[in-house]
Amino acid sequence: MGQVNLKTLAKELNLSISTVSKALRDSYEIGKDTKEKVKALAEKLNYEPNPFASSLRKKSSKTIAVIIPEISNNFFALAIDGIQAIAQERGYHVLTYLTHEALINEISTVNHLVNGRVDGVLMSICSEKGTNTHLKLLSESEMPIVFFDRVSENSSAPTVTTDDYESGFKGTEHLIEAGCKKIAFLAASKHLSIINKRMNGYINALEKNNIAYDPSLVIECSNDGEESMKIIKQSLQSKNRPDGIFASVETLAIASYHVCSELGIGIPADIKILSFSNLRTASLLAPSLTTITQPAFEIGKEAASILFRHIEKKSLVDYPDKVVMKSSLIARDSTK
Amino acid sequence: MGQVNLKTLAKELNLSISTVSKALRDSYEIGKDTKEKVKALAEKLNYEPNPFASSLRKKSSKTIAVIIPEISNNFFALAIDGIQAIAQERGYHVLTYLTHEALINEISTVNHLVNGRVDGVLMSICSEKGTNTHLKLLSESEMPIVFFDRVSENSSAPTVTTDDYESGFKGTEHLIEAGCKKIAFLAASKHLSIINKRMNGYINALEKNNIAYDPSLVIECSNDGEESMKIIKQSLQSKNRPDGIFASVETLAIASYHVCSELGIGIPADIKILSFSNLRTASLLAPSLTTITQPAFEIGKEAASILFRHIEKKSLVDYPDKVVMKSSLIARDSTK
DNA sequence: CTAAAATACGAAATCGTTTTCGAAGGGCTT
DNA sequence: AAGCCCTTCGAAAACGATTTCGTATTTTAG
Repeated sequence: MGQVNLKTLAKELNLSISTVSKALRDSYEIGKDTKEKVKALAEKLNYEPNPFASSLRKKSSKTIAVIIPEISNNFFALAIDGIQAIAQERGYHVLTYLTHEALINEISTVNHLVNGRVDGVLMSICSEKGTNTHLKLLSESEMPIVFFDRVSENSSAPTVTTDDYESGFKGTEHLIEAGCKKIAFLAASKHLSIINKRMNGYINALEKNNIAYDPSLVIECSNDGEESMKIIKQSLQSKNRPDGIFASVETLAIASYHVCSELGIGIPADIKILSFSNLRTASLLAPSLTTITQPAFEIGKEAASILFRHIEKKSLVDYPDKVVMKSSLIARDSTK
Repeated sequence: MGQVNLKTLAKELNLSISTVSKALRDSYEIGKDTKEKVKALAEKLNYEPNPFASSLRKKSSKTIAVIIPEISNNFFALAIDGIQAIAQERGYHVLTYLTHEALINEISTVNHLVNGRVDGVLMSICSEKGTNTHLKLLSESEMPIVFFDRVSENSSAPTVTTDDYESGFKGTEHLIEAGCKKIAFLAASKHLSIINKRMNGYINALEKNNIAYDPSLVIECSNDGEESMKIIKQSLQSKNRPDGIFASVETLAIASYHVCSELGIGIPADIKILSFSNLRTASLLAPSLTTITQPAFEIGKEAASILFRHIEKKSLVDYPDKVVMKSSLIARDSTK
């Protein structure tokens, strides 16, 4: 509409468009007095450069994309918070896309981003298995990309993860120390490397403690909460009922709590539960939940920082491209 | 880089740029054969139109902004989920901005958006009191804007809220019925209309039930969790200790739980607690928390739908601009 | 005092797409 | 055969900011 642009300013000041543009960007070509006049008027008229014209010309959008499976999950919410903190600091805008764990959404989102809409991508891949051609395409298009938490296996892109293997190991030993003999591992998806790493930690911890690894205790659940509850219920009603549960993601711990409550199974008396989780209410649950908590906010910040280094083509020599952060095990009543 | 654009396609096909452009947009001016050839090549080369060139030319960005106080809060996370659902359906992109309850962030964000970067804005205002000039500026710039949940009082823009007064009333009566005589109202901020509406419901419910309204029981808390806990602690240690708590937002309920646990105050034996909340774990808390739950996902969807109607200038006659949705009170053990 | 250089500004191309307008050619009518 | 319309396409002007390059004026050097 009556948007104020360079032409407006130029006309008002009897200057050329180029002079105004340069004055605003503090070019050495422009005299001090002129600069001041231009800036004063720009301020007064609340001039904001048209972002599309700038982006088109400069071939950079000052915008990044965040692609995540879901947002109603405290881990991702905190990660976004961290990403935003860094982005805002640098004057970048953040586009958010949700895949809802569906590959088709991930693919279409990625394909829409290769046209330069964003300067870089932060991503946590979805759990659905399938082709990775869209990710390769993105990498080949020279688009800076950083994976966090749920990383793509066969990609050379930078990653920010947590010590999933170690956490899986430690968590399992914690359950063993609490007296568990038959520990079920609730897997969110067998296609995610982080889940597999956690599971490998689980398996190795069992072996180290001379407990036979029983594959039937590794239970692959669903994205759907109802569905997962059914699966967990089945396991808890079987004669091979576990006396410990290691939930690889938060939702499965919540589902387990519900199932136990429904079946009248006591936590931690009859079964002990431990979970990867960023729940703020973990300590308030009945019973309070032992968690392995990832530094979600810091993961977001770190991933964003790495991305910006790539975007701004800083010398990347000194910086590692594969950052591994530490999760912390917080023992509570559910494994007492 | 080696980005494929209209020129590339045109050269390859020995056609003009305009023909290619029109062919891709299925213009009647272009012959069937030509269209097919163009589309085939575009598909093959994975052509995606440059969004900035399009936006610049068409003066529309197919992008909306969501401005919220925080994201690590299940209400807002769910609302964004709903917003994304509608936006994705329509091929819109979503920029997210967090104000962290600080007016200065809200102002700078809004000011950066008047330049056409987005076609519309969805907003939940921050709790800090101050001038509203930035909101007026936005409205006057003819930018479509819809407020949800935390609405701006003196704005004629469309809003999507919940029945806050009624919920405040009902929640208070629920506590009274549970036997409470001295109900504290924990206010997140006295500058937000939704909080005031909830509080008015609280006050009127007290009056209707012949309980004197005691202003000292209306406790204004902080954005900072630690700070809020201190304030709540003070109240619970006073001789005027309440026997019921109505938390106007989720975080204050959590803080209350922590304080009660610390002070050894039994819920619901010594004090009953009820809270506005979208916590998924409300039923798993010790004790399970009675909540007034807002339809966050639907609020997001509704707000986005209204925004798109405004953006696309559909006839708005039939549609209400002030939508009020219903929250539901879910009684659990904390008020038993 | 002249030549060179520094200073301050403007004209115009450019980014890639959309859209208006004009034009060429074929088929139709009368 | 002349006039008209219809189909199909291309040239060119936008959109607004950036940037290269040229130019006019002033300053400095020699």
